Amino acid sequence: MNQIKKIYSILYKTFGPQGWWPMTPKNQLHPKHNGVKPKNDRQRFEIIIGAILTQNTSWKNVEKAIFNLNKSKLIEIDKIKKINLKKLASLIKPSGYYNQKAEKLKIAAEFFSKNKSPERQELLAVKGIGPETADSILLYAFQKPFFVIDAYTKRIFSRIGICKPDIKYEELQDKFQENLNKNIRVFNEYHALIVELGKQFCTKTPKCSNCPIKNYCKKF
DNA sequence: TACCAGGTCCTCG
DNA sequence: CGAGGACATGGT
Repeated sequence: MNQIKKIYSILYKTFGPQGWWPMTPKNQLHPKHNGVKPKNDRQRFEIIIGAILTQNTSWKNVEKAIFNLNKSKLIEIDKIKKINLKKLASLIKPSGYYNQKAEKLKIAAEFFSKNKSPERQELLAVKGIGPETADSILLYAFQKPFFVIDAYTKRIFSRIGICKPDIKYEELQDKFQENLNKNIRVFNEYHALIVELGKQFCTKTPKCSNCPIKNYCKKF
């Protein structure tokens, strides 16, 4: 087993299934990590909204914003297209960067009302959707095999010794995609597990003593 | 109090 | 291209 697969198996045994992408169950207002797959435009759009709102922001803050949107029954492409920009900004305030993000949600709503199954390249051309957001949308909303790279992924795998800290997004993504089977469930779970390891152990100043993958880290 | 969090865009050299 | 700054709230 290659190192990337081995680390996946350890993380999975350590943390278990993460239930991504968190979504709001029917007739509720708060998103939950229940591992439900999106099955309609409404649910895909909630994931798209979450992927934009969580840019450089903790998920806890995004949950508050999504709660506000749910309360106002706004998680629909047409509603986001029509709502007043300032009103939208005030509702998503807890997620931070709310002026920029309100604009991004508007642009995304316009885009997804015309593109029901977008290519990666098309997503990247949308203002407000960079590589991580594009891949999150492709993987979690559309169930396509794109591995999501984020700040934790670079931090963890450069510390381990698998890449340099300044490796390019697509280069690290290729490394994962080459070393894993093209399995949506694994791509889904692995990224979520990386986030969990990053939060609990591989923090800015790492807590190495009890790290579940310390034996695979170059530091040891 | 300062720093950090599931990034991206814009500007400038 | 790549570096540097702006964007902003809530938790520790």
